[in-house]
Amino acid sequence: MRTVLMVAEKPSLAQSIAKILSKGSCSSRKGLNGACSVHDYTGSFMGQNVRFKMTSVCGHVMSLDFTGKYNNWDKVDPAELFSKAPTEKKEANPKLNMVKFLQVEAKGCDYVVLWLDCDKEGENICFEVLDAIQPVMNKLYGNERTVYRAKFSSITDTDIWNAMNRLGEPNKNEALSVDARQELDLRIGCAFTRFQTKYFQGKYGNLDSSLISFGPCQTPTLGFCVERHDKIQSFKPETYWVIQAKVFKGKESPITLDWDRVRVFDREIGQMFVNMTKTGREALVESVSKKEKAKQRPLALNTVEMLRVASSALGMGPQHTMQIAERLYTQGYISYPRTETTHYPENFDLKGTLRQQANNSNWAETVKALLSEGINRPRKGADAGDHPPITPMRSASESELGSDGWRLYEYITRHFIATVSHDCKYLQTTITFRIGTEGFSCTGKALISAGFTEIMPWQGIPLEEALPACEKGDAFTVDEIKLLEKQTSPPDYLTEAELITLMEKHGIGTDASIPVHINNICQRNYVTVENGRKLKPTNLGIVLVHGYYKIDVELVLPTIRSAVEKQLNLIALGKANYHQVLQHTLDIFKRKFHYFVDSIAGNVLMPTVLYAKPSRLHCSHCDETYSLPQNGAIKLYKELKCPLDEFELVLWTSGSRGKSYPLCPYCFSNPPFRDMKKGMGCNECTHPSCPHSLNSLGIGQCVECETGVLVFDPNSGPKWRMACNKCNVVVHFFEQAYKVQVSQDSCESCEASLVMVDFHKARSPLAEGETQHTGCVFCDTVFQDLVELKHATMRHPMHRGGGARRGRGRGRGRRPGGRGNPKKPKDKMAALAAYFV
DNA sequence: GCAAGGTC
Repeated sequence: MRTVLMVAEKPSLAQSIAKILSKGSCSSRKGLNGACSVHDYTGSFMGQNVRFKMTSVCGHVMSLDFTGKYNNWDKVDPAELFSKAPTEKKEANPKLNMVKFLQVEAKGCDYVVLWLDCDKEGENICFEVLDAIQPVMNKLYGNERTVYRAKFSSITDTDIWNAMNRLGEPNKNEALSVDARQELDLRIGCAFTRFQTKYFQGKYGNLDSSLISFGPCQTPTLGFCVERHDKIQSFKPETYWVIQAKVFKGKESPITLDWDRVRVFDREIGQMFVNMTKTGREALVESVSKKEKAKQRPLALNTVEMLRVASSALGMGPQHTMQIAERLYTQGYISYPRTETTHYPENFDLKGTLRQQANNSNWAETVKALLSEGINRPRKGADAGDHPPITPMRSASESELGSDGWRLYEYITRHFIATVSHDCKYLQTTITFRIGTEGFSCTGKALISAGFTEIMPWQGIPLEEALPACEKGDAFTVDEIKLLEKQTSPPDYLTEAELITLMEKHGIGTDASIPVHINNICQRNYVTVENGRKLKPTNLGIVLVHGYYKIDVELVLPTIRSAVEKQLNLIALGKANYHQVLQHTLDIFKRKFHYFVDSIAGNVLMPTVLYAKPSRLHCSHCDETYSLPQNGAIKLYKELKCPLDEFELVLWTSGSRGKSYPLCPYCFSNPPFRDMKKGMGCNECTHPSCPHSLNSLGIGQCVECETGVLVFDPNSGPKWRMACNKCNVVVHFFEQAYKVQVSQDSCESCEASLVMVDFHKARSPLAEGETQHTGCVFCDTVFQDLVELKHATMRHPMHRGGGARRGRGRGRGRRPGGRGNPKKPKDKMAALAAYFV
């Protein structure tokens, strides 16, 4: 009797398929590696009676790596990894002894049927299996075919039998496209990773990570997190105005209406609409509409959706979730947890699965009601042809599963029950009003039937106060019309759930590898997981991505993967040659690599990597260390640069309410002008035109110390202040002002720079509704009450001796050149001369 | 020590 070897991708599938094909009559034994089983039975194959041996591998048999010496980081230039370095296939998991196991089982077999997953990876594993077993299989005489491929789209009796009756052959082109993907990922990933790691290690002592990895999936994953960080950093809040209208009828309590125009970005326009609204004495009901609406029951659960909910609702990370799911699966509580499918197979036993939960006290009532009243047909989802959706396989209790195990099981079960429940139905009532010339509306929702939200209460329609009964033409009393000032707010850091959605959308990773990539960027210290599982990039992560932005943005864009996959698909379809595509893509990345290497040395990204304490910077370009002011926080200053040396400015801050000033790390150690000393920031810099310099932001002599100048802090709003650049004096002024600027002009009395202030119209403390004023913070009577000079000892010439200001009207002014470091040098030519020294 | 993809 001839023997047919059959191989599936994983042990669980070998068992399911053997059970179907043997009609439950197979005998099973463990293989020599302990992980795989072999299921034996007899049956008919190509018209003959044969012995079947159904077994499996565990994913890929082989994995690609460089040959021996090319794994030595110290002896190989990473550039060689693009072409020169040879690769070889090694056993993916030596412990499993997969090749040996397959050969033992294949010895003496006449035919092989490949039951690997029906995707490109599965096609590739087909050839890995064939490479292992063909040398030991029986050789048949003549041209009889010995290799067959089963193509199935779900693990159901019909589908498996159909596949068995229509055997095809493995697709070499699809397998080759995976070979190409493996080689590209290996060569590109390792070359960049080795180069980056060695480069940073050589320049920095204590980086947060000893491995600075790069990969076509992990790097765009990090890119998403940094992109959001940049959006938050560059966000400028915008003020807008909305009309808040409250109306009531009879003795009922007032309801708040939504304005049809939603919001406007100009206060005057807003006020105009308020006035137009106020021309109406009453709110007239223009229409009342009632609509029955439904919130759809969920689709059957797949892996990515499970990971999203586990992260956002259960606070469990994807890696952890998959470990728990794996355990629940091997213990028989849930079905196979890695699937893209959201559609139940036609013969799926929905009722049987539901019945198992009928005595579970957590949801017994809902389940019993569904069983007696009849379940609802699940929504039509997508069948990816891999595994059925994730469902519970038997009832369980919290005590047997452990905390996280139970929480995940509970969610999976509730989700399953929800998919066979009815939609949630509610009545939506919308009333539209007209007050004066403006339109308003309000909407209320009333529950008709909870449907699936009974078992998923967190999805329920929020309870709202019922709207008053009314009809077209009714008049409501206007309780209040108000113009509210609001501000647009910045987005928050990316949540893990949002990141998963982005990765899925851009095809970064697969259901099985998404958790790995997210875990990678955490473990490499590129991001940290904050409260609410939000991903906040670290300084290292930000610097890396900004570096890619500056050198070659394609290295971090999500399109880097899809562009390559487009090429690979051509191989799979037989439209492009494997070697040509591989060579072409490697050439492109080799060029990118050399450009990256050439650019990185001169790139400003380097001096922004900070050492831990004591704070200092290290520049890789000139291999120099730069000191920084201590006892405060240092961060990048909006990526602004010093006009003298192109160094990126950093901002020193002493605390949340304290002093802050920008500084150039180079000038701090190498004073640019004769009248400057080491250790000075931009607030002491005499550059004639730089917008951050003492010249541009200095206002007047310090009110306490002899030599200091009060310098405006443009980052201090809305609690605006100026701080002395020598001593600790901080002067608060113009609180809540919208804009404060230092003018080019000086006070005629004291020579202090004039200050221009803009207030919001609603908040302006100026007389007669004025919103703008320019004047001297020391002498101007309009500003008198808006500047908190009172706590400081009055050393300013205008204040010395108390009555000076009121006594003489015009001050004595500053003694020319009298006090150490003068404020703004009057003679711009002198300043320019200093610039060129 | 490196990638991404399978799976245990």
